[in-house]
Amino acid sequence: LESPKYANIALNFPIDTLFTYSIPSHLKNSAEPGKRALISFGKKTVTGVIMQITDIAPVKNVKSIKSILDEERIITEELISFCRWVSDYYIAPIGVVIFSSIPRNINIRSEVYYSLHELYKENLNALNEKAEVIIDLIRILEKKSSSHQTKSQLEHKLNVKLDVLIKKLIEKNILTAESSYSKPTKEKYIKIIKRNFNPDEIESIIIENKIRSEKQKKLLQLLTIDKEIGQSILTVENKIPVSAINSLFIKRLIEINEKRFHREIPQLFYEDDKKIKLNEKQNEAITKINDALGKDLFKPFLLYGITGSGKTEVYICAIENVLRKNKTAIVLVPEISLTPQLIFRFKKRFGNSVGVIHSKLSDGEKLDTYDRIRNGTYKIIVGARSALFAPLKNIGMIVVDEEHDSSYKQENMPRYNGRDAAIYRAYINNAVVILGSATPSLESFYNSQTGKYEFLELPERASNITLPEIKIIDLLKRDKDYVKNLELDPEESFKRDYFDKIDKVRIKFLSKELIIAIGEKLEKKENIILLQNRRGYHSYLECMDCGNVETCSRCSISLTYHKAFQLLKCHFCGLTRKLTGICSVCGSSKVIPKGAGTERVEEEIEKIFPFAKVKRMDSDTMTSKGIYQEVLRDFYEKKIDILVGTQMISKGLDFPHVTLVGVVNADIGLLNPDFRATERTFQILTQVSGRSGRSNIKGEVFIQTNHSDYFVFDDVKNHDYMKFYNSEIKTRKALNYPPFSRISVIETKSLDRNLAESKIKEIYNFIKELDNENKLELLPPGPPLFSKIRDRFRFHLLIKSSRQKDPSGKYMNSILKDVRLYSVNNFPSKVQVIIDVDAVSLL
DNA sequence: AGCACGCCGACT
DNA sequence: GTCGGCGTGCTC
Repeated sequence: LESPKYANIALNFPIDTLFTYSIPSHLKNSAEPGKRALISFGKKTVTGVIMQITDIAPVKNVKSIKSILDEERIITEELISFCRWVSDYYIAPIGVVIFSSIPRNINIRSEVYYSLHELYKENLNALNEKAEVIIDLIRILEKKSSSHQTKSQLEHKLNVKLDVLIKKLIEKNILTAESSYSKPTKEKYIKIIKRNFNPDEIESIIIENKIRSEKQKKLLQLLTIDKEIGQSILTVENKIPVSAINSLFIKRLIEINEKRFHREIPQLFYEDDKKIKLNEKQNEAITKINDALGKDLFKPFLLYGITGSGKTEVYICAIENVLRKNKTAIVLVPEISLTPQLIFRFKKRFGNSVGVIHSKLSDGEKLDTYDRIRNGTYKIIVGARSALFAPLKNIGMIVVDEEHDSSYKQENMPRYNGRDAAIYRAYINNAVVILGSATPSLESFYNSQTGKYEFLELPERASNITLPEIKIIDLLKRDKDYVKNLELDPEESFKRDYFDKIDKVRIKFLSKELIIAIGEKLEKKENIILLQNRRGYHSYLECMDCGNVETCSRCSISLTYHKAFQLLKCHFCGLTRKLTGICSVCGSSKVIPKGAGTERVEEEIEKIFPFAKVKRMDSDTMTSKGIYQEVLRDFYEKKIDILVGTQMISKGLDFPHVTLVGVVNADIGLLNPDFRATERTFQILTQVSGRSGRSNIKGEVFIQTNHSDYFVFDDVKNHDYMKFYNSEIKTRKALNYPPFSRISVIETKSLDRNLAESKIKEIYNFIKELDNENKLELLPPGPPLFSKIRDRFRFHLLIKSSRQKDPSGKYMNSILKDVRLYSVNNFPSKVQVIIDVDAVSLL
């Protein structure tokens, strides 16, 4: 007699436990770990993922699985163990990790849909205002789409809770409720119309079958040319109705076949053919990587290659070898929509075996991409952070490009770091990892010095292009000294012209040196990138009478003025306010806008150089999938002269015609209370400088700052990573910061300020007591820089665990788990506790 | 995360 | 006396 089998199932809720369901006998053979199961959970029906099959049930009343949703395992054994590690290390519920690894909308869940009752008009008497608002909304929505609405859709639109009200309206026969399943994204099939007659005999066929319809004749005609045509091409492009197709099908003159259609985003960006010849250092790096690949053992590399040194070529050559060994590869990039050039080069080299994953894919595109990974079509996946969970089999290599980039850290649950987790996934696959960067993180560079990673270096730019010349401009000094001493060549009349304009607009944030340099490059028809790492027009509004800076009512940051919308906008919560010009505290009208954002820089540049084509690139203008690639292509083709943007223009772009990069304000972020502030400044300045001078014309860079005495500017100017590293690593060591320790942050968050504060103190004391060996270093809890976001008050606590006392980090991990358990069991739900392991953002 | 249950104040 | 607020606890 066989004992009944049970399945432990992970659900997409922030709960640590798995739930056990019995496996009905007809599903015995199909229920396996890694497959999705449809189950009823509480009142709802939801999709879960089977984690393991067991013989024992932990509770008496066990429900049974309704159905198994996958024929093949959707999550491999290897991915399950990877998810387990992520869940364990980053202290995130396993279900959340598992579900973040599969496309969201392929899952089924039951939903209640509401619609107006047939006789609702008769029951409308004596309604309160709130009810009328809902009924109006539903009426409008039903007219528009005729689809039924879920409660959460309605609540979202009206921004109120509706539980009770909806119940009442149902009792009164005004609304009807209907329960059904959400419809998951499905595979897409297209109909292929295939010729089923001899094309040479078309004339006689038309007569024999008595075909008089012009549309049918046209269709037959088209099929004499092509044997097969997609139905949508016929109906849309050739205006042949489906009825005509059906009539010919009945007459057996055509066949209709269904074919799986894979949705894919089109590649807009393209570039000229480059003759690529590897230099000696590149070959050396590739040889070392190939040696490691040959051993089929886990091996991490740090590829330190200056900007323009040809890191991508090294990745490509290494991956060619991976494919030769019949293995697969993942290539992580910081933000995928920002690297069309890298994708282009991979697609050109590897064709259809390259798949792309990122958050902006539609549900359909995502589903099709995952299917093609599972069926082995895609052997290389290029993508942002989440691509690390791609269900590739037999992974031979993981590349983390621009490994220093902070966007590898996910800032919501599960708060994993893609770069670090990549190391682990490679480890369990006996694969090679390449961390590549021109400005490696202190952590990674340190690891390459201690031998934890093998160090590879590309010290020169490909094809002997020299690094740009970098000038640091101190804005505080500039006005006084510069103009007086400048001698003007009467023939360089354009300079005079600019001076006039400069004096007229009295721009405070653009130095004359930079403006002149821009003018010179424009004359030569060369391209310019201007970095201003702040959106909007003015950064803040300050009252000259009382000193008040207009801030968001829900967050503790200043509001940014956006001229295009004529609004003050909060960059945290998106709240907007109309610009009144009157101080909200004292009523004074002496409100002075200060600080320039990208919008302002763009406008001033257009004023000074009205003939130049200027484009702004920031999250305000880059709203759609295609527009980013479009702008980059236009810039590449020199249809744009000057590109003004936030740090999204500093990453991985390769434009041969850019010979000038200007950093409008290098101090943004430099003074943040974060031990990585200097490191980030060095990285962003070096990265953006690297966009200049990528062809045989030498590039120039102007960096404007008010703090030219900071050592980081010297190191940027001299392209001296090593000097920067050596001075920064000393500070880290002295203060016991990473890489000498791990840092985790615990944050409490609540509408109730006192509650958040008292709970962070409680956690502090709780840890103090647990850590009786005094292995951890706790910084006193307090409010972070952004002490309020969306009306929620925040408090945080930094925990340092030194590598000496706790080499594996297990000690801190276990204490953090205790904190989580303690807070889940003892804290009211009004206060949220966030545990951020290896925190990147300390603000 | 939802959802139900249950305990308190403000209304007929 | 009830209606409706949200705080707490459970879901295999």
